[in-house]
Amino acid sequence: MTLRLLFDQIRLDVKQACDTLGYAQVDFDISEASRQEFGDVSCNVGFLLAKMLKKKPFDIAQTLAQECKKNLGTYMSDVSAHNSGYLNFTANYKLLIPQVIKSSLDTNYGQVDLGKNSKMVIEHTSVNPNKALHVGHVRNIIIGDTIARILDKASYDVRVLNYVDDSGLQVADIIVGFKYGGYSDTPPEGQKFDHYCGDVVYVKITERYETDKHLAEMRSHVLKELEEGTSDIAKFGDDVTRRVLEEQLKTCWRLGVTYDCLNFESQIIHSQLWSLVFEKMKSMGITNLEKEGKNAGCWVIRADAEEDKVLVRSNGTATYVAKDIPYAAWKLGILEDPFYYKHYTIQKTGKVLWQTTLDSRDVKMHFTGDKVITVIDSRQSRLQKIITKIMSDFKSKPDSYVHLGYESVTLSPATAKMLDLDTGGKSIQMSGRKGIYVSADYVLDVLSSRTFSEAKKRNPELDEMSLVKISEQIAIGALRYSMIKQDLDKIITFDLTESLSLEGDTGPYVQYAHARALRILEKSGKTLNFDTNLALLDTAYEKDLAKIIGKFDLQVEDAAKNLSPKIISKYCYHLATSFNAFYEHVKVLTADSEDVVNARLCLVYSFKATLAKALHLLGMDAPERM
RNA sequence: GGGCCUGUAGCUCAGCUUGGAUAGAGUGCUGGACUUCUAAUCCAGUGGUCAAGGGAUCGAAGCCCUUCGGGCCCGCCA
Repeated sequence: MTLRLLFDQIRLDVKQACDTLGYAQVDFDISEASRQEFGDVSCNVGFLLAKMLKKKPFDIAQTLAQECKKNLGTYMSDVSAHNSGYLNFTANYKLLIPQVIKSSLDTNYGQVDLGKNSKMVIEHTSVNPNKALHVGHVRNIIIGDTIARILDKASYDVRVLNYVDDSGLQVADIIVGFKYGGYSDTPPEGQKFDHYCGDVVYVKITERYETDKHLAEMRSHVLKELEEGTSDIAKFGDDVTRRVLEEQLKTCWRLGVTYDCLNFESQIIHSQLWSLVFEKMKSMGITNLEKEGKNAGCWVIRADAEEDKVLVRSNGTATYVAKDIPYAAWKLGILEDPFYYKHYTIQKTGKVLWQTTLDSRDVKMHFTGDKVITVIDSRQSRLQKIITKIMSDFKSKPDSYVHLGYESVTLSPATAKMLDLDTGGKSIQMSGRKGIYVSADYVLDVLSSRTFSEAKKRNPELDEMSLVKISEQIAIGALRYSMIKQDLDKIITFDLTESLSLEGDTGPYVQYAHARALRILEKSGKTLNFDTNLALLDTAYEKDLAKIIGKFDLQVEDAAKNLSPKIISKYCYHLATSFNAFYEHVKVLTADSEDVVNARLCLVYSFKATLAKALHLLGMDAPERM
């Protein structure tokens, strides 16, 4: 029994009352009451019928209240009409709380059957393998990973992909640096290879193009070699790419993020997928050869209110959008899969990470989906819109390809200043090419050392290893939470100093509530008895906490339907807030009787278990101590 | 010029999809609570012309229109 069932019961009761009274069927809403004095659940049916019946909402609500009262469902104790016109229900907590607590003991608590085990592909991360991840990339990674976790909980069969653009211009840049720019391909002692490539080689070589024509020429030469994929340069490029990728993945794994398969662009190029897709598009009339005008000789795609987009240049080569189309089609399983697969590695969680190959000695696998979500920031919206349109033409189902966009992460003026940039009081877009960014590893390290000293202060008896573990859990929780709590279409202005504040609506606040709950359970040293006396939980704090615990599955469903990870972070925060209020006002271990102690311990356990599950959806650990 | 996003408390943001009760958090500031299950906490106070104007509605922060401010995108680059 969760609140969902309470809502369903009320919905049914109201409908029956309407039928009995001969009212028209209206699509009324059952929602949680906006404040405590209104009871627990509110219904707006009175407003909706008011016009039809030419009566005041209050009068209708009152008639309905009387009718509902005759046969009130088990989990309700009262129903009444409010002056405003709402029909308000009060829950029967003596029955509701024990049911909620028992439901929450289920290992799968919160699971909803939205996906019905259908295949869902999520692509995220997809950072060019020529640099280290920065906080902007982290937003992408955390959104993608959290969505994957939520959809898994909503009973989708989820596969996560990371696209590796190993033959693009950005990789060419660092190869030029190593081969013709005089940079060693071994980083200085103590520096990660991805940081070295991004901080030094990429930025410096970009600067040098301006004055060194020769280097600029070598760039297009290298790019061509990479695309052809047979020369020594291509081989060297492949080595470098994979070394950077490995370092990037270490950062992702540190964040608790795992993948199912790595897709290499070079292999998509060599797989002939493009020509198959191109033929299909021609035959379906999706693309046309332009005879005249500025795009003469190009294959273009027409967009509704926007300018035509060139897919294939007059020299026969494909543009950037065009390169994404075969991959999108592959993800949806529209074309026959040309790839073979082999192990890349086994990740910390035990999950195998696969990679595509073109070697027929490797195995066949399936990483395609009935539905595909691509996480890319909204600067790519225009291009993603084109791809979405083409995929819906291919699939003849409008929603099979979804671009999940989000606004970018910018740097605050103060943080920009730490990079020696004076932005005149404005925040600034990050840029790998210009060296304007704060790396993910750096943020995690700074956070970790900050949380380490804090944890040490609070737990002086703990050994170094435990403290390191705790501080890492909190650092990651803080970063992940900060990336998810805000709506996707709002810009995050990253400020390093602010990111170190761990109070209020933050990851550590939520994690702290878990640690507190666990300590109560530990200290009690008791075996919990869930079969008796749970109705003794009758303070407002206990009711509120139980009610929120009972909402978990509703929140999961909401988050999954709307692809909105923020809903789960809000839920965690509410759980934690309610628990902290309970913690401050209701004593557990020193309660009046053994029975009350037991009942409260059961509630604490229920809270702890539910919060841990919710935190897991956010990829956050639930620390035992803080 | 066109397209997408955005504007709510000093600051950072919920609420807008699906209109309804006194618009909520955090942070800041002021004050209070640790010999007590860990104060990364709690409690109280402070703080709002929901950008502006208009429209439809019994009723608008929310829906429609207009205007203004901010961001991003509009290459035969990737």
